[in-house]
Amino acid sequence: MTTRHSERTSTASGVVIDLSAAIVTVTDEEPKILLVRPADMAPRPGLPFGPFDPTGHRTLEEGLRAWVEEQTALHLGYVEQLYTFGDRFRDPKERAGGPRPVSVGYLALVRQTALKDAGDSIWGDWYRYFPWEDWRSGAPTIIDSLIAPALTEWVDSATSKPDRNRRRERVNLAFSLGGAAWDNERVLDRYELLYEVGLVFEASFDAGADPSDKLAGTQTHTGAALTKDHRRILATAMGRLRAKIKYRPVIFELMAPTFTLLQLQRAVEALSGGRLHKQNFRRLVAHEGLVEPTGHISGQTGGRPAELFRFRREVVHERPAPGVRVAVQVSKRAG
Amino acid sequence: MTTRHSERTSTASGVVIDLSAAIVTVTDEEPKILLVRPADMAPRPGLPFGPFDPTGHRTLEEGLRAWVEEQTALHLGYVEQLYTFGDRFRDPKERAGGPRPVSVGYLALVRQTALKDAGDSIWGDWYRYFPWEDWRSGAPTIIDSLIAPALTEWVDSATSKPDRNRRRERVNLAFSLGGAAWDNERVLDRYELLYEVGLVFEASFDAGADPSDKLAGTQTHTGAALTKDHRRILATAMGRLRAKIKYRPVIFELMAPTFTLLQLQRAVEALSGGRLHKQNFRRLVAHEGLVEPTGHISGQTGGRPAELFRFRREVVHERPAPGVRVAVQVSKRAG
DNA sequence: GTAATAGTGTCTTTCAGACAGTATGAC
DNA sequence: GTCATACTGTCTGAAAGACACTATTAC
Repeated sequence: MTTRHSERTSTASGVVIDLSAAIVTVTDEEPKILLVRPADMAPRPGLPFGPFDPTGHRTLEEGLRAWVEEQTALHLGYVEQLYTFGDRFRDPKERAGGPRPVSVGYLALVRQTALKDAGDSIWGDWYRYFPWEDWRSGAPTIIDSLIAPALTEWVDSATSKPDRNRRRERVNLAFSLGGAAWDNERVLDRYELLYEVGLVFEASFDAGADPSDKLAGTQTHTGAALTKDHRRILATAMGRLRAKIKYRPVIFELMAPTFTLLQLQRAVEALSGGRLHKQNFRRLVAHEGLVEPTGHISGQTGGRPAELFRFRREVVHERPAPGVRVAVQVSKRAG
Repeated sequence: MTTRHSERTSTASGVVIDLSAAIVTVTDEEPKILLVRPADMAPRPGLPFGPFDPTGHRTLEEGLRAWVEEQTALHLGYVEQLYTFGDRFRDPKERAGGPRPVSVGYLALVRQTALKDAGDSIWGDWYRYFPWEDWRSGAPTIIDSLIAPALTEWVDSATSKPDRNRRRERVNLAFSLGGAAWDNERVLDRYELLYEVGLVFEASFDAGADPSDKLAGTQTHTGAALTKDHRRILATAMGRLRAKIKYRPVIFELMAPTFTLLQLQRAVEALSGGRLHKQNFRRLVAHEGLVEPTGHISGQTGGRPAELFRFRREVVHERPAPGVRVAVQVSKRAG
């Protein structure tokens, strides 16, 4: 290895950059992710992505906004760069001699919108792809029935004792099987663990085991698969978003201009994957100054009408890290 | 604009990817950043960076580790991807017809090490490049003497009232001039604001005003400049690291295997840019279970000998977000 | 002794978590 | 009336911030 700076133009020849977007919204108390059926008729849907055009795009983010708005007629509000994915063979086409595909992943938030049906875009429920992440109705059954036994077996099947300990530590950290509290931000850790253990479809597909897609959805796999490494990108987005709502008021990017406190709580719960304590939630958003009353009353709620609130923009000047810092309950149901 | 997925190989032709590293250590209570003098004899130092080799490197991070270890003989412990930088003209060579340079930036932490002198690498004090970020001895004088007046003038010079309000809001958020508390994580916000206002050398250089570098270090510019956009990458690294030490035990990546509590405190202070309350710091690291006593006593301390501690690895299983969550004092000196 | 750092104890305030109870609508 | 949701008040314990004090070294 004698590579030096001066040689880099030659080594970079087989690389292409694209920009992929995890576009998230919340409708009817469910978090949704925008998915497209790729042009080449791949069997599984994927995140929208497009080329980075170095001549037309002044910045990476500008490039992302441009082709997303063009393809989906969606105007992106909040956009944040997530991570750059460049693992070998992240796109199976690379095996057939294609260039190394590097993708800069973005997280974007949009308000509930009627999606133009022109393209092949659909809003997918993100827990369809991560059923083990939704604890709103208690512990997901798939963990007890499928994931935990498989992980235990994986730990026990390690050949050496230090190896077994490392595996156990990883399992305990990711899935809290050792009695620790569930950490709703470790979405990527959990996905990567399931990938390594072979519990997600993409793992066997990437290994070349079953290119005909037959195994997708069988009981040996958990959650629905996306094309290429897009489920990994989505996992990154989920983890980042779950972390971010705790210290930045990004949740309001997903809300209508006015909303009831319960609507706000349900949106946070949908993203966080757990229940919040209602009274404390109300106190928190009021006390932190995140919202202010509009004086208007909501329509039908199923009970007593609720007051409508709006986001208080001034909060970003008053508090160093304004967000919804309420503890997420993942074991029992809360009112 | 009719770009579609299928055309991306053609649009990506003029792009090269490199990997840049903000390699941080703390020695003698000062945070340091590894800098190299580029091979093409550019007048300003920069972060080490190297090409991404799509044929040789299985992952981006593996590529980074490989050439860093090769070039600097440093073994990187903690490595974290930061951000991908792709703004047009981020490398001035692009103006002369060069390809669009996209750089994936990494943050790496290494223990205090005797750096092999083989290359042209040096450890630079990172506050030399960000003098307004060091509040350990009280408010930096450069803010009162230079930055605050210039920012005020910039706010007042806006042509429309809404524009003036937007500028004031940005200044208040970044530099807390409106009475808010200083947020030590907003390193990038502050650098980008200074860049836009023209208070850092790179701004005038990038605009083509003074390619002969003569203005570097004059009183109209704040802090020392780095080559290309490397100061922006460093700002991203500083902000991320300051945030991270609060909820992950990354500080121990920079410490010797055993250390006194004051050494640990000084390291945190060096990175955070402020003072910590000594007694509370001790209580925190003990109470959170971050450290455990070794039973051994340190040597020369200048006073009573101190007990040596070590990092308690088990803490990552016990607490959801173990880190040094002590409030950083930026106004007055603390014991 | 002084100077400097190490380490303990405790008071106060803030705030998160939990629970009890009242208010107002639909039916 | 019941049921469902909206909203208020209060208790408790954890933890952060601040302060006072003692301990052990070098000089």
